[in-house]
Amino acid sequence: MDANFDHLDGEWNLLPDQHKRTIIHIDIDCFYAQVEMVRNPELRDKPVGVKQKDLMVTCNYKARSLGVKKSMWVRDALKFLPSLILIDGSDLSPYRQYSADITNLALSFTPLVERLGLDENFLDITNQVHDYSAANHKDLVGHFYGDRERNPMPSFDPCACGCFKRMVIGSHIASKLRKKIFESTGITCCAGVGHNKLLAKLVSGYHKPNEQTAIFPWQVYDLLNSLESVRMIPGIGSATSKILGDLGVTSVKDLQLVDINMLRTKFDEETCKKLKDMSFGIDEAVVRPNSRPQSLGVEDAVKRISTMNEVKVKYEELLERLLKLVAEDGRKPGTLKISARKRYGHRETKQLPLLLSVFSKGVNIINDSVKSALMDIILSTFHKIIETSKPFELTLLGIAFTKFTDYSSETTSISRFFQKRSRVADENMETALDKSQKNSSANKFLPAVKKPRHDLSFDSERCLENNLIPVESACSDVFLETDKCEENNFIQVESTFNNTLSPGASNLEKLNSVIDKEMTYREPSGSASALDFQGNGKNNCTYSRLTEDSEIMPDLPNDVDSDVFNSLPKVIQEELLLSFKTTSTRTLNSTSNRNIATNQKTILECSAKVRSCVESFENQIRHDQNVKTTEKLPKHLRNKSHGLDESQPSCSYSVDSSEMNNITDHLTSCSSSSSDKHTRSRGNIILPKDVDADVFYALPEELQNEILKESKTYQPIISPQKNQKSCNNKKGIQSSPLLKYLKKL
DNA sequence: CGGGGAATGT
DNA sequence: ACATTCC
Ligand SMILES: Nc1ccn([C@H]2C[C@H](O)[C@@H](COP(=O)(O)OP(=O)(O)OP(=O)(O)O)O2)c(=O)n1
Ligand SMILES: [Mn+2]
Repeated sequence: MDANFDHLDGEWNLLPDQHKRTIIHIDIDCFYAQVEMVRNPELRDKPVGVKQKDLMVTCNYKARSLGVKKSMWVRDALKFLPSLILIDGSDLSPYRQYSADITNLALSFTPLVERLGLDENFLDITNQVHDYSAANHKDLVGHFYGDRERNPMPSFDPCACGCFKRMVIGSHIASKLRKKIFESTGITCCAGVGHNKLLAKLVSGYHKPNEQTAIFPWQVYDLLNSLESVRMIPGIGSATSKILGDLGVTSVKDLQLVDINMLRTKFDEETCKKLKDMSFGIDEAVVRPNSRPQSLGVEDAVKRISTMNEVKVKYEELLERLLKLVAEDGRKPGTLKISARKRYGHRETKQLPLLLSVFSKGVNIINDSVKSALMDIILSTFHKIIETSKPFELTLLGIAFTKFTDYSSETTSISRFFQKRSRVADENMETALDKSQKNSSANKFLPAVKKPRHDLSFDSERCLENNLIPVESACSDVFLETDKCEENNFIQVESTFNNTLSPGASNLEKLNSVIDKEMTYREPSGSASALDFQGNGKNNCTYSRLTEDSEIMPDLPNDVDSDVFNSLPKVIQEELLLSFKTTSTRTLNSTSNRNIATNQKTILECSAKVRSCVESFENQIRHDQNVKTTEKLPKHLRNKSHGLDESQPSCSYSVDSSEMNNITDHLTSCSSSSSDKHTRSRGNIILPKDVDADVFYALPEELQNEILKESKTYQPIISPQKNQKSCNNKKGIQSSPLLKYLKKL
């Protein structure tokens, strides 16, 4: 293995990540402003800005064409353009809705979707492109980096590893995605296609708005060299760029050339490596599918609040908004965090555990007593962070729910406590409601502290994630039209997914289990019953009651004593049932056609662009060698050397010359767009947007509650980031948060 | 006249 | 609980 590695070492340095992946980055055009235009078409041809308090956070392209800039003060913007129409965007709810819709559309292409803020998504479509291994290179859709300078499209693949065609296919998929987003939501966006996240993101804004750009690997050197500030590299923020500036590093070129030992005086080893890599366009960070939000919060900056009555009114308003958000989300929050900012001071927060019984009826049925209980908690907590006996002056109030019950977690805290029932409630079980209402008898099972999950090695976990994703839900409307699906293999994969929108999810099984007990559920045809059920509201499923209403006796895990279980209050039983993990076996539908019919094609010509690529690689070699002198063995090299054992050589100087399949346009009229939300609230039940209201209200109440518990704003994929770090902070050197964005695994 | 919000690391 | 970073 070592010998094998040594043999490939040079080649590896030449092609650090082989540009084997295909990544799409999408970025919505002037997001908030465009949402407002979609909601009110009268604004379409007028200059529109969206403000939050006195700041205009963004404006549409009409306004920009007239000279208005993002992030202007409202006063300045209006002075500059009196006809500017300003809309208040302080409540992000509509933007969250469109954001979730768009992420869900991306998820219909691949489960590997990573959100960044509300208006950006990364998609790793490597698998999809791979299953589509033929392309006609003349068919690139949209722009490619360099076409501004009228660089010609190459007449053949200068790299010959196949990346050329992957980018072309990626441009088709990006186009398909953008079209789907537009037809479904009316929203336009830009897209970038590259072989890593950095490049995809860098080029996505190259042609704006409503355009897309791909970058070929041999243009990377030009692209990075064209960046005049290191701040243009995502992940290098103001703090990092200030430090770099002190070292005399301003441009990306500076960063390429700076002695890495200079960087080492300011950054830890990992960060140095990543910085250097980024400067050459190397970025091995994987697309991390998002879990559902780990926190939901609302806040409001105010001119001045100085009386308790004002505080109460403001928190009530915030709570009202937050409860709607949580209702749409469907999960029960485990903690409440309240925050306040004193004038001339910084933000202070206090976080406290929340008794689940606050939401005993679920998060979708909120009555006044629930609200007042929460208000009591909020205000009593507020008193602890603000000296209310003295005069006070506040400029911001906020509340947030966090630590949602995570049904997909291997063992939730409450279930763990139940299993170790020798070790029941103790002093740290005191909860918010206990303190607030002096009602300590009710619930002793709610954990005050949630222990971290067991340590999977991060590598293997990452590996697991990527094994879970193949094809399946991916690109259905793009690729299922091809005849590829007839040659699919079927692979059994043990899945820990717990995702209602994902076929085979255990929550779905649980739901189906309930249905099986009480209802007859008949799926009309085909496979994706989960998707149909809550997806488009177009399912023809039929439901019919059974004649008897026999009680449901759920299957309990083996380590749970059923007598003890039955002795528990019903509320607790329900909590426990939700917490028991069910592992399902999924059938993944994978086209494993990895045989690339290749015609050998030697590269004889070498354009100027290719030469610049070589120059770039030479610099990379230098910097890699520098790094290696003081490093044992970089993690990514170890991983790659392992990967090499079972995959093709990194660069095989061969090209697939078969013709590209046609990608036809069959856009199934798409799921509920964001427009029909206001019709889905009856009484005090707020229906999640992905649940068909008519079907929902035809169901028995218990089943309704099940659905409410399971529904989601957008599909959850993977558990949140874990703490895999680290004890080797030798010196007093910065381990910048940059690492979060540069992290490979 | 410095929004509103989420993730991550210490 | 706070500090940074991103949008
Ligand atoms: N500091 C920031 C940056 C952005 N946003 C919000 C407003 C934007 O509408 C949205 C997306 O940010 P972008 O940077 O992508 O800006 P736009 O989408 O508005 O414009 P563009 O067309 O340039 O992408 O996020 C924000 O609230 N605060
Ligand atoms: Mn945008």
